Amino acid sequence: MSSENPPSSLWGHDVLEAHGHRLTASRRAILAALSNQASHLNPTQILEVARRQHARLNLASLYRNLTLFTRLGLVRPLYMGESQPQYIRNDQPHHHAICVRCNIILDFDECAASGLEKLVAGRYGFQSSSHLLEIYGVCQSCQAKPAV
Amino acid sequence: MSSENPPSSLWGHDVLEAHGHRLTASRRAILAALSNQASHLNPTQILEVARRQHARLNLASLYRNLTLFTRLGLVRPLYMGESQPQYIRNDQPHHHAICVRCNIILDFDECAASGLEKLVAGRYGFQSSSHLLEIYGVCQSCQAKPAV
DNA sequence: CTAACTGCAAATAATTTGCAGCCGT
DNA sequence: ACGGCTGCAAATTATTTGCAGTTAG
Repeated sequence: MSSENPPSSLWGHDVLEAHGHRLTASRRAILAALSNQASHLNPTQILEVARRQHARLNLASLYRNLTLFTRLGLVRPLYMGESQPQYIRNDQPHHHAICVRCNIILDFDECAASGLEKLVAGRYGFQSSSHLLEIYGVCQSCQAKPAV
Repeated sequence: MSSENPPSSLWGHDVLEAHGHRLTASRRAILAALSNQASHLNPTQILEVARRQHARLNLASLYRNLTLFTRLGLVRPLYMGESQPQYIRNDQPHHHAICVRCNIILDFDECAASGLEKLVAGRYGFQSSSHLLEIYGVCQSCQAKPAV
């Protein structure tokens, strides 16, 4: 038939709808800015990116929505030693190796924590939804530089 | 012999000395406040605790020293969704399960990441010094409460 | 002695809040 | 329509900086 609805596959829209939240231009723009799996952006950077799509976006609304999205489990703040947290998608576990000198972040996919999720479930009755693993150290190129 | 020096075993003092930093009353008090393995304190709370030992301690000095201690690898900031980061000792890997509803933190010792540390070393030449594993979910008592 | 540190006060940065109007549903 | 959301401006909270006096080594 001709009335087929194209699946609105934009990330997060379904979750907002399912919880009765409105799909506003601000929210679309923020979600779009965060939708890239690889992006690690702080609020100021998110504002900048999202404004390319919705120029009137305001920092106050951004903060309100980051809080909402975090509560809904769409995103998660990461503290990487900078002044502001960086927000990332909360789709799947994240595994980083972070260089303590230059702050470069290496992502990798291997996961070692699913066993531990079962362990805390069994021992503490803790119902885990995702996890974050950060390995701290010095990256290859910083090892070559003289120490600070 | 009578001239034996008692080992000044206070946590962090040796590291400061080794790097040529002075052992001031402020630094002693801050280190003491953070020395407990289990403590998760934000700057405001650290100030409060450290002032019990050194009443004149100032927030500005606290921030300056938290930055120093982080650079020296003594402590590490943790972002747990509260407004300020919490500082913890950076002695050994940390493994938490964090309840996204009540923010309670369960610590546990089992470590699953040492294999991954070897992996990033081999693949990226990354020299890791420690790691952080956070499991997010809902703790047992919050599961019993009605959802927000 | 003498730089490294400190406390204080003032500046800047980050986040939150109050409110009147706008816009998704 | 009407109530959730918004942008703006102002308030609050967090962090940094300048500077003159203090103190560890």
